[in-house]
Amino acid sequence: MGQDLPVTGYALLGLLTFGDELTGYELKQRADITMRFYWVSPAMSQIYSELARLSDRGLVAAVADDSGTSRYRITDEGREVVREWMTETPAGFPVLKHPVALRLLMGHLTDAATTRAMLERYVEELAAARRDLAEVRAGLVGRDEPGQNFHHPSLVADWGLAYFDSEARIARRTLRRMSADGP
Amino acid sequence: MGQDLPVTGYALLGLLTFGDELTGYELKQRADITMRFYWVSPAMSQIYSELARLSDRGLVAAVADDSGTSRYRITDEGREVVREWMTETPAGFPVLKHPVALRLLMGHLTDAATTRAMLERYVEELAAARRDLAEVRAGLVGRDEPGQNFHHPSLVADWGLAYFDSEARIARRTLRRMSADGP
DNA sequence: ACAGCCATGTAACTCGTTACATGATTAC
DNA sequence: GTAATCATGTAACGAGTTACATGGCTGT
Repeated sequence: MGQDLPVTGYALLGLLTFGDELTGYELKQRADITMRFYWVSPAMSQIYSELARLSDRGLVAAVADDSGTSRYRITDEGREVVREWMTETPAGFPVLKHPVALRLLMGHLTDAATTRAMLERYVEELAAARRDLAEVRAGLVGRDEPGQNFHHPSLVADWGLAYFDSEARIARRTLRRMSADGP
Repeated sequence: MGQDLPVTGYALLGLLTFGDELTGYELKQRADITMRFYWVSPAMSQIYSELARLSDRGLVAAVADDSGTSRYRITDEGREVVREWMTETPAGFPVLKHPVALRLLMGHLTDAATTRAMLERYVEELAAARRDLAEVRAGLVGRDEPGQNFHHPSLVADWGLAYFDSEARIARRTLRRMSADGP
């Protein structure tokens, strides 16, 4: 039953549990607007190869629509496999690849202006990411109440917004601590 | 000059700029106590193969100590390559792989108790990670002032502590929002 | 007609992991 | 003496990326 899949495989299955039958292309778009904030946005090629694996194992079924395009739908077994994964295996601790923190660690190798510029740029990028996510969140309004289809996605989106706010606060605080020192 | 390296390569070079000559083994230990919080802890085998590449390119030099063990020291060229990387290339936005958020997204596939247990466990793991990092941070006290060797590492450690605190706050808030609903 | 999006895939490659193997030194 | 730690590597493999290739359909 519960053969292991790469987490990205479960993630794709998860995206297919919100009611729609999606093409590989559409799946990529969904991943780009939501999953990328707290997981990754897989490359197109990976989506297709992962879909092939899921299909091999009977976890998704491809149905050709009128125009001949393959639309993927999660099967009962697929639903069961995701459920089992969620209940039987621990989630694991987040992995963060934070190039800003990594470079800050080596701040002694450059001048303070370079580090400050990096942090300021990060604050701007955070603001842009926050705007994108806020837009996604706004699109869920009206379908985000407990019991509704997008309740959990809205919890996740709010998590992401709070995370971005926190990062911006921390980056600004670090900037203040740096300018307390010399140039 | 500035051939590209995997970021982990630059990270290892960075760890070698704090004054010591380190063995591969020691490098792994340093990575485990600090880098793992905001980058990754590379496997031993990767550290050795990465050191081989850095050595090939003349960015580190191996010197055999009295017992015959290889200790690695960053070269002037290595120092220059890191500096160039930091000043000439953008840091890039952090990549987060957050299995807790990913599973929360699919909360509709399990019962609320499972999701709550996951969040509670995450809060505990955050507390443990925070304790570990606080210990590291405490070890820097006295060498963490501006201009001192571990000023930047201490800024990064404080960043990490604030991040863990923020995550714990967000997870607890999510738990409250969930228990506002039914069981 | 041409640009841009929709749609799907293959091939080559890199990063990074786990498993395996080996042996020296240190602590109890 | 024997367990743990120090130390270094090889081999097999998997996930995921970029580059490349193809072709239909849609709007202007």
